[in-house]
Amino acid sequence: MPKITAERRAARRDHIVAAGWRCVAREGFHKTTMADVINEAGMSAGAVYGYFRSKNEIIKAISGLAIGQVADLLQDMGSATQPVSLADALQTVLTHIATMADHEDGDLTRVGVQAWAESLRDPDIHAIVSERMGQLRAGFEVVARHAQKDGLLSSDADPAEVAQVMLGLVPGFALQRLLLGDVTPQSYVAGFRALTA
Amino acid sequence: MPKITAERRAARRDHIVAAGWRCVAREGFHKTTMADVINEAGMSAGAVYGYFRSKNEIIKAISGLAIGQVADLLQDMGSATQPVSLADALQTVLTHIATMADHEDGDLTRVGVQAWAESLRDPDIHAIVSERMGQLRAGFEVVARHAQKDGLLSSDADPAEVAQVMLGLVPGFALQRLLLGDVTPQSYVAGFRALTA
Amino acid sequence: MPKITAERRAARRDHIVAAGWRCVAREGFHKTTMADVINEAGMSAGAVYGYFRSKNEIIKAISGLAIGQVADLLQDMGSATQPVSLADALQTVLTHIATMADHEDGDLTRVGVQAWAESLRDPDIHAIVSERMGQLRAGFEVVARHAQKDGLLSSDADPAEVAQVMLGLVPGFALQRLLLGDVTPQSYVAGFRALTA
Amino acid sequence: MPKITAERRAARRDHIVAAGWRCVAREGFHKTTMADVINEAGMSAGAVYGYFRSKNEIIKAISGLAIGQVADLLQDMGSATQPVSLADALQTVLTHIATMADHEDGDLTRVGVQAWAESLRDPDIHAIVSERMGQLRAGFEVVARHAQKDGLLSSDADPAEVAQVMLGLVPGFALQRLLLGDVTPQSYVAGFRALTA
DNA sequence: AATGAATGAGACTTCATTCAT
DNA sequence: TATGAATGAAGTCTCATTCAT
Repeated sequence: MPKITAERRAARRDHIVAAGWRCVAREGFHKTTMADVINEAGMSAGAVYGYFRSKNEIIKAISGLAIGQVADLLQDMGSATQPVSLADALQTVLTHIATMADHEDGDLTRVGVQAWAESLRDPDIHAIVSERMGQLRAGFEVVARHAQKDGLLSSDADPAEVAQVMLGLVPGFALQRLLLGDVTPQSYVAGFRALTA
Repeated sequence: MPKITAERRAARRDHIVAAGWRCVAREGFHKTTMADVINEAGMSAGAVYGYFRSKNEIIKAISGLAIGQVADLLQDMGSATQPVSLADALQTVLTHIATMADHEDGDLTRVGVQAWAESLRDPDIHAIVSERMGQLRAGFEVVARHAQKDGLLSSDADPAEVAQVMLGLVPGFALQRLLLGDVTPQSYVAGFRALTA
Repeated sequence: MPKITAERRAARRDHIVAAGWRCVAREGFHKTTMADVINEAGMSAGAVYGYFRSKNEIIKAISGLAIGQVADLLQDMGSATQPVSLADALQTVLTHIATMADHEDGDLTRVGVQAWAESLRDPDIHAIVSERMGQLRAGFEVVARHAQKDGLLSSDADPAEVAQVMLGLVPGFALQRLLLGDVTPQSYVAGFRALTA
Repeated sequence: MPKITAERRAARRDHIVAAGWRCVAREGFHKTTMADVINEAGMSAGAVYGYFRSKNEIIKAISGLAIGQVADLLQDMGSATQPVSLADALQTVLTHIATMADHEDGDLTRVGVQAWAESLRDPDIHAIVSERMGQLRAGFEVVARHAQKDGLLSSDADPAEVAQVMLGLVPGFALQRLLLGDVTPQSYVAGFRALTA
């Protein structure tokens, strides 16, 4: 039998991950059974296991997807020609999170919370999640440095520490949105601007 | 054995919850089996089930404990006679979290993350967690109002929005501490002060 | 501590049996737990176990009670001075069964059915139930003999075989009452008279 | 393994039911464990649960089988061209019961008694058992009507009441056979004929 | 490659019985 | 004798994974 093309294989994997993520958004990693994923993907057990060695592999793929979405947002924000304030960067990130939350296949931020929890148990997921978080924080640090250069941030500030706080604002936004339900990018950024005015 | 006193009964429940929480800090809610908890508590299965109707009841108790610790920290901060800055309030909360993390029975913040994840699935835990988060946010709002009165915060600021941001900083601190490991109350508060200077 | 009097002991046992039988009428032998019985009796576990060595002992006592009620009904019917027809004997038995069914502590006929089922498993209960059934059948046989003497039954009839049939009518009455609900002593005896007319 | 055919699936279910019924004939519904059934069926736990959702589903299937055997016996007896007496109908039923009792896989009448007991607790089983009993009684009623037409039964008789009695004879036969052991279709029908002579 | 029935370890929970007080 | 908390074996059911077809 002819080997499947690499693209087709990748597409199949994505299909499975998407199915899994819909399940996880609903039920969490642990209440989601392989049968659920298999069902949601419309495939057979054997087929799914042809693309992923185990449930944990799927969890890892889903986790990477959920956390990775935000990571490269600020990648090239540092190289912008015009000044970018930290508030603007925050707004960009929160808006993107709001988009993820409204995804037609289910709220990706719910999956993100699952990934946090799972990362405390599974070293592989820990590696994925912490790498992504590190990337995002690095992005904020670059923005902070530029802002400092542009006079938008005190020259005394340690950009690394500022980046900790900026990154720190993100999970709190996602959580409040999910659990309290009354937070929007607008209200949150407004609060931030008021604080940093 | 005649009837057990209410205190003894409560102590026994606490004992079980503590045992469970040690397990959960290590393995998460779902990888923790009742056998683990029973073992850790040094009791028999039947005995444990005499105090909790199900594993889920224990999970709920653990969740309440983990999240509840921080909730009433800011309760009476509003009634302080001398001005309290938002940075001070934040420092108080973060310091407390650092204490929770160093608990001899295991890092309670790890359990908190589990509770977030679980609250997305279980309405009871959702109720517990969101109530506690709401309390903490209310505390920040009171502090913000006072700070505004004391001239420490712009009079244009909406205290509710500011409280969203203040509360929002907390999960991000706990997560970075757990996943990246390089964040301390000092560095975080320094970053916050630099931003709001 | 002074030993309890034999009467008091018997009364306590009866109390427990009555409690158990209420449970069994509701839930059957196996879904009835010792906790149920203990609760219903308003006693402590230890106390109940002071009167019965095991759950099975209680089941046996309840079974004997349920089946025994009917057994001695026909005892002295044979020695009656005036002729007794088989239909009359049947009516007597069925009426008594209807009384048992209306017992304020629960339908004893339900317990009887449980006892039949249990007697197929437990030799002790088998002994109790079959002895009682034998007694009742013996009663019918005596009545049959007398009826034969009185010309109410063909002289060709074998009283033992007739007694089999007469006894055979009884469980069918109880079952139809319980499961179909539309049988009364009156309708049943009417059918019997119509058949034997 | 590709998809199993519907027949094969049904055969597998029957296999499990037969295994279960052998266990139940020995031990009753409640002392029969799933492990017993699984063992007796020579399958794995998961396999059995692929065919039945729960132990109770198996109990229901077994109950239906045990009671159903007799139900349709009298179905077409009414449409017979030559007169059928009630005694003949009874004999047919009892003979069939004797056959069930001698089944190589265990005495089905024992299972029937279990089903009676269980029907008092479980509405589903109640529905199954009462429906089957109703069918059998309806069969007797048809026979009674024909017998009346043929002059074999008094024209005053109410066929419905007569059917109650005829059906009522059946459980009593099965029980006496099981518990006293000295009843045969011959002796029982002889007694019946003597009574109705 | 795909199928999906089968596997079986292991999870949660119950409950008859005991025994220290 | 009475109490009732504790015991722990045993029961039901799930589910990640495999493998014959």
